[in-house]
This record gives sequence, C-alpha cells and structure tokens, in this order.
Amino acid sequence: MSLSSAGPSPQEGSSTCPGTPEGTTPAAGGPPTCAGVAPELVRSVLERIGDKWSVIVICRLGPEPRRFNELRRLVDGITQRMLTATLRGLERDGLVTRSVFPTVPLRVEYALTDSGRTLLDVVQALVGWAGANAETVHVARTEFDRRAREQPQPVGAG
Amino acid sequence: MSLSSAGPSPQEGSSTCPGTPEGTTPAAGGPPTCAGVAPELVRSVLERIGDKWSVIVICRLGPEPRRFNELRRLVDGITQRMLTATLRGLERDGLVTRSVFPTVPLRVEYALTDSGRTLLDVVQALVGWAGANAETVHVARTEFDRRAREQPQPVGAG
DNA sequence: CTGCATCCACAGGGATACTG
DNA sequence: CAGTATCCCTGTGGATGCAG
Repeated sequence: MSLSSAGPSPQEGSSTCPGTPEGTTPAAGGPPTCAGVAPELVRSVLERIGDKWSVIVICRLGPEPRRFNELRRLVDGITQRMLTATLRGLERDGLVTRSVFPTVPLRVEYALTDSGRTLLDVVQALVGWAGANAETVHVARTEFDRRAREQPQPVGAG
Repeated sequence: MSLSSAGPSPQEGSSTCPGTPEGTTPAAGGPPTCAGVAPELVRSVLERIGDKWSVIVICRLGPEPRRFNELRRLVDGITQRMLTATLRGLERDGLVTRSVFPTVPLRVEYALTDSGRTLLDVVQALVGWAGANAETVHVARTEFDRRAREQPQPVGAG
C-alpha cells in the first residue's frame, strides 16, 4: 500500500494558535511556525486535504451519511481504489466513521465525525475562496502565461 | 519544468457560492459540486495550496516582503528549486508579486498581493484548525493504527 | 456490494552542477 | 544573491483481477 504519511510522526506540539505572528522571525534559532503552529503539523493537514480527493469526499459527507458506491457516484471521477484509500485515511484521522451493516449484499456507511464537521467548515471556506477568486486567478494565470512568452527573449526583440 | 497544472484549464464557472447543497444529489445528470463550486475548481486550489510548500511560503510572506534566500531560511527544509517553483506558481496565480532590484549583488523581493492576502486568511484558518485538532487527530490516528494490528486476524483470536 | 492486491505510468520533488 | 537545467527516486493514483 502506498498511502500518505504511513509512518509514525509524533510531532504534536502545543496545539496552541494565538494567531498574532507579527514579524517575530522565529526561524532564527526557534521552531519555524506559520501562525503559531509548526509547519510539520501544517504539512500533515495539507497532505490530508490536498490529496486530490479528501476535500471532495468530506464535502459529500457533509449533509448526511453515504454508502460506498453512493459516494463513488457523487465524487464522479474517483476510482474504487482511491475512494477506499481516501476514506481509510479520513477514518484513521478520526474525521469520518465507518459503519458496517452485515446485510446480505453488505452495506457500509460513512459519515463525518465531530472533528470532520469542523474541518468541513474550514474546507468550505477554502472552497468559497476558490469560487470567489476563480476568475481572478484564471486571468492572472493567463496574463502571466502570455507574458512568459514575450519576456524570455529580451535580446533581439527589437 | 515539472510544475503542476501547466496546461490551460478554463473551467471558471459562475464563481457563486450559495453554500446550501442540502441533499440534492446533483451528481445524477448535473455537474458535481462541493458547496456550489465545481470540483475541478476546488482541485485547482487544492493543487496550489496542497503542494507541500505553497502554504508555508504564503504564511511567511504574510507580514512583510521577503527576499529569496530570506524565505529560503524561513521555510527551513525547502530546496532552492522548490522555492523558485513555488514562488513562480504563486506569482502565476497572482498571489504574490516579484520585485527585482538591479543592485550589485542583485536583490529580489516577494510579497503577497491582495488576492494572496485573502488566501492567507483562509489558509490561516486551516492552520488554526490543524493546531486545534492536532492532538485529537494524533490520538485517533494512533488508536486506529493500533487497532489495525488486532482486527486483521479475528480468526484464531479466541 | 465492498474492499484488497498487484501492476504500471506519470508527475512532484530532492540533489547537484552551471549561469548571470 | 538569484535562477535554471539535468538526473533520478519516490509517491500518487489509474486499471484490473480476485475475495469476502
């Protein structure tokens, strides 16, 4: 299996988030932080929500519990392998619960936990940002991309 | 160069974010959305903030403009190649500006743009969540990991 | 229906050497 | 100091086949 962060990385820190990192340059001798949290921890979250499917799955689990193939249809382009892996990772982090119903065709339902719901809130903020800045980013990207084809050769441009 | 999303993907959508996707199962014939936004777009953002370095760099650029090697020291484990690539990607998306000072040793400063600052805000919420749930996630992860070594062989366990 | 194991292709990302 | 190009390893994730 080749999931992300499979090894033990016990770097919990103080779990405090003051939120006032005003130019304190803590990197010079102290532990490099983002907003009072170690980047290792940030990395951990990013790896979880940035693995291409976790966020979408979390959003789909928002309203109500979902069955495996139900999620599979909802997520659209996801493969069985990835859905399983994503769900397992989310379950491992205590973000979703896995309920097995020993019926004949076998039924498994997934639902967000309390922690998962709090993450959903943050994730939706991210999605909201994406929606609000989609056009801006697209324009900037196009501009940059276009300009990158004119700047490269300042010599002989005239 | 092997940056992410180098190809043109003009799927901007309506850039609207109602936030009320109540069980409407839009996947059956309609465009799969997360909170009113297409997953393609979400993917785009996630690829940007989930690429292992972007978030940390954005946070470091939060307070004030930074020079190249200054950032390099602040981010800690980043390589020159990755810092350049990350900065370029951020610049491409209009999230950061690149100012060149043609001095003798040559000086380049990077700073967040307006869009970058709004993303910083969202990102910090994410970092905040990471800090607040670090311990909880770590515990859940340990529990799950430990339980995974006992469940696999229910047969012959008694 | 749900899930795991294997094979395989591609892209992200690290180390290093070179240029301006 | 700042940046680019090359080499190469690894993880991520897709396709498929098998099992409970």
